[in-house]
Amino acid sequence: MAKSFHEYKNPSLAVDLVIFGYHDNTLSVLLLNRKEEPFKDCWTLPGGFLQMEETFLGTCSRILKTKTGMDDVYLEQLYSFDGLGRDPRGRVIAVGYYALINPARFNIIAGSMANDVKWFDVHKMPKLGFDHQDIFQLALQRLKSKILYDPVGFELLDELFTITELHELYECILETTIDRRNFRRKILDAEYVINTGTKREGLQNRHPELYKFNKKLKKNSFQINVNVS
Amino acid sequence: MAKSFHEYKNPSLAVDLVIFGYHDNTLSVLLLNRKEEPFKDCWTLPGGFLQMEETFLGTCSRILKTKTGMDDVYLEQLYSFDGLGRDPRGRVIAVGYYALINPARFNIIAGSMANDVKWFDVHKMPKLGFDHQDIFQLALQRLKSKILYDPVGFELLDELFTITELHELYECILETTIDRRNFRRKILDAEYVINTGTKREGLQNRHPELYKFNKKLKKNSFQINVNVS
DNA sequence: TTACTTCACGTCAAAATGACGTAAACAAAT
DNA sequence: ATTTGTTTACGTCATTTTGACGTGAAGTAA
Repeated sequence: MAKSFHEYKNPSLAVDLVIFGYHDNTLSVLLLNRKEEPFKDCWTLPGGFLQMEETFLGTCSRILKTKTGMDDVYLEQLYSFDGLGRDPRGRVIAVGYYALINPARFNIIAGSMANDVKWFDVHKMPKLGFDHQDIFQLALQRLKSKILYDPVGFELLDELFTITELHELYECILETTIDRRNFRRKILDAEYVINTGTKREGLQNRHPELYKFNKKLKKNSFQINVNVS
Repeated sequence: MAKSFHEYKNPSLAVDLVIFGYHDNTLSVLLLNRKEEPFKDCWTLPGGFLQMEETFLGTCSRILKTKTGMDDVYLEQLYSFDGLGRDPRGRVIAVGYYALINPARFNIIAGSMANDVKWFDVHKMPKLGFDHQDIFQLALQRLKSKILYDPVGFELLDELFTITELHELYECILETTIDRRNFRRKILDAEYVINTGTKREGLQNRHPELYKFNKKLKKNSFQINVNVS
């Protein structure tokens, strides 16, 4: 190993997670109430320091498992944050990741950390510690642009879903109205989804057909348009 | 400061640059021939370690200035690389940035590092040290998708340029043919460029009009379409 | 003048989009 | 059994955008 290579002082390296969940027509983010300084009793994004022999995704999994009890979720690197004053303890670089999960798959509230971990509507966020407000904002913006051309929305829904449910998800995330009939046409023409032949039973009105995500979909084969007027 | 916060061993943090330049209808990347181990005599992306009080962009500027003599260039964060074996000296995280420059603004070749620094056609790249092949590939892919909806192409051209020059740039980067008349229509309809009223003189044939980038352009107001058949 | 090339602007059929209409399917109330 | 109210599924159609080309004007060199 080269001389004095590791004798330089290095910044610490943290991974911070923006965990999105969708439920009841609401897009939420999972926050953690810190028990230690700095930002004791403040809400923050779940995060942790990178271990020497760990990949980013390894750190993500460890954080998800230990702090929220979740595993096997969609993860994507967001951005790396280098603000000099972002952590009062010293120089800490944060690599931001965002996760998309279906809250129905997990049972966050019932854990031992009942009061420490909580879902927050993205429109009703508390003040966040560190620079986590910036990280959250960027993640939300990324999600909004991403669902327009990439089928990440499915990560937030059940495996089987109706077109209406998918439509509501898009309207919720994009915070706009999208014509229901044109949306259906786009989704179906692009072969974005596959009709399973089954229907969702037990609803008030006409039983809608259940679809699943078309995993053989070729990349960049579709584009949702939104009036940004 | 909290107890033992900086006593953990931290990975080193490097910044690696993919510097794109466009000249003579060729997209090139600036590479550095390493003088030290590891990867001595190998071509690599210019890079350097993040100093404790430095931002990523600060490191980028320092690398650009000391290793290539350039300053004031377009820079954008690409991705962070965490491969466990990416540096034989130990654990090094790399934050990748890419730069878009107009080589005409600088004089790389004539520096003291004449043999150390060289432009390579993106199609004629040598074998690269570290995981720099991956970083380069991702940067190229990012550039290709970015110019379709964001006017970054202008960073590679002179301040004044003709529609034909812009058209050739797009064809070069996207490695495809784009109908010249439809391209012109798209660019003009989107008010992507402003006609300066002047013409480029001294050419063989009809003197084309010179345009400049419309800096008041609203984001996401245009989309170049390419046949990916 | 002629020849040749590039530039600037048009044309037009086909495809995509945006804005709606409406009948069928279902549960609950009458 | 019929009606009512709602959601789902599938259309229609005018307008806009796209893709594929045509062509005259501007310029240089022969």
